[in-house]
Amino acid sequence: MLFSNTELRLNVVQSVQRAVQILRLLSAGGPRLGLAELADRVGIAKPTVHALLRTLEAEGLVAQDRQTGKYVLGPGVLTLGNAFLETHELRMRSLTWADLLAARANEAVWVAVLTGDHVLVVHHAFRPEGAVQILEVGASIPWHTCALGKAIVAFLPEQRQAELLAGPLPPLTGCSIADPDALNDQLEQVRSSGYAQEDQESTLGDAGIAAPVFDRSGLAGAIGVVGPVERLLADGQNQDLAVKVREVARQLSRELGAGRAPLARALA
Amino acid sequence: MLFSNTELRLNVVQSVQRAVQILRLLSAGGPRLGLAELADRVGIAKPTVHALLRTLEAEGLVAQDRQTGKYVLGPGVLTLGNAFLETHELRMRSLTWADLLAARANEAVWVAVLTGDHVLVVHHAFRPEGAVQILEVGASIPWHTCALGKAIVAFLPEQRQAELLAGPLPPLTGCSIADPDALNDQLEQVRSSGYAQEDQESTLGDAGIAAPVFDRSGLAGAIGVVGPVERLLADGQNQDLAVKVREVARQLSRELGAGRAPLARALA
DNA sequence: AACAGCGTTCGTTATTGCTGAACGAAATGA
DNA sequence: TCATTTCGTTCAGCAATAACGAACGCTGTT
Repeated sequence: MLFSNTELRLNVVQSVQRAVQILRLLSAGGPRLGLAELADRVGIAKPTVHALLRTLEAEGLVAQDRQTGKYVLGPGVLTLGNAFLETHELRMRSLTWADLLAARANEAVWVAVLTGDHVLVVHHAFRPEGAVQILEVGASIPWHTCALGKAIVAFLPEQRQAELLAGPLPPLTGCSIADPDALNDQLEQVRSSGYAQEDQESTLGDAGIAAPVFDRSGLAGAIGVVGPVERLLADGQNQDLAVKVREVARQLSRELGAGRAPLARALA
Repeated sequence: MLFSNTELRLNVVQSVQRAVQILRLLSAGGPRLGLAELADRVGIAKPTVHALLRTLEAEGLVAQDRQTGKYVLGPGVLTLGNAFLETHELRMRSLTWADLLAARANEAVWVAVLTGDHVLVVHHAFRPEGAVQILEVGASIPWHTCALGKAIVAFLPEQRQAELLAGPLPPLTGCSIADPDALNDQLEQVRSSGYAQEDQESTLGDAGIAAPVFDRSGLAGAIGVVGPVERLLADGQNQDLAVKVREVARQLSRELGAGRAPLARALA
């Protein structure tokens, strides 16, 4: 076969692309995947997949169950993920600010970046007087169902925004907003107020308030509080939290080397 | 050039191997790395590295600073790392047992697996009445400086043990044990007592007590408590904790499908 | 203003990775 | 119990693919 897919071909390395594709399939996981099923799903020959898996296994990114022969992600990917966190500038600089905000607001604080059409949580500061809380670092949430996502997308280039608004907007709860126009209105409001809000759009009972963070090259991510609706969106409390979030986001941005008034510049 | 390196060649995919090598370099991180330096360090031509980086970037595993052109790990690796945790059977099954042990012992609990000569923490249950604690999931510790590592290595095949004892044993603190013979004695003691102990060998002030965990195919990892020396290694408390740790490890092993007396079988 | 360093692009070469066919082992069905 | 299918794995040949040297435009420095 010459050109199975007629997309224009970028100068990328095919085998690496395929290797990553395999890692993605394994990360979807479900039940453990066998070689034959993997080969079938990626649509390439069995021996090819085998060679790729052997390579990934030798590097520790994939592990094989010696009993069943099935393949799973290996410990190496966790090491890489951790290294990502430790080299992530936004995350490292946000640590102290997140703690500060968590103390001031007495709520859990999340820091996130945009990857594709999802928001990735890169830091989670626990609520000071909270009970058992599970760590959400690494969690991935559709941008349109959380305050962090809206805070970021609102300051993206217009073209990017249009793409994201045109993309699929699957609802997660009954409160999720799936209408592009309604979302666009919210983004407009985020730009004028400087913060975004979420009301149980990703998890019933939980709300969020977030503001964008900038660095020297522009938009970097977002920071915000997450917690029960009753606490976050009560009248008065609402505005008070928004001010605190926006304030910390601005200071964090300055530490990251953002110019003055990056917010206005991003809109230019 | 024909054979730059005379090692025997396995049937692995070269470009994938190189791509992972690049990811590893980026994870070492330090200051952000440029293309030229990367090419120099891996010893391959600049355009080759460039193509690999472009591919990894398109997949989100690498990101490029648009200002400086330097390369960093991308968010994709965090997503993979998280997927690893969520598909890791030992981890998933250990969640409830770890909580139970944390409650019984009133100490933080770690679950770990062996990767190369390091121990990788795959789960961390906080100490119930603890104050601010940082999450150690993803942390990597030399096997010979922690109870978890000794608990695992003690039940490895003899050949593997010999290799690890022969390898470099860098001391992390003044209490670290760098002598192979002394370590071998400790391993022998672990095998007879069923648990391993650490006294400030990785961090001054911290101690650990751990026991091995088995699944249907043999050794799977280890579980144990970590905390201040004064609390863990006080006379009496010491023995009491060891019993609790061993007990939970045994029950977790059974849930993972280990046969009866896997401990004895591992020694056969 | 000249330089040195960077990240990037291009086109050629043969090295490298891909594939179909075949193998033994294990799981499945009769 | 044996026949049958399905699995993971190995092999060797072909050609597509990835690697490279040379050259480009750019930025920051000397």
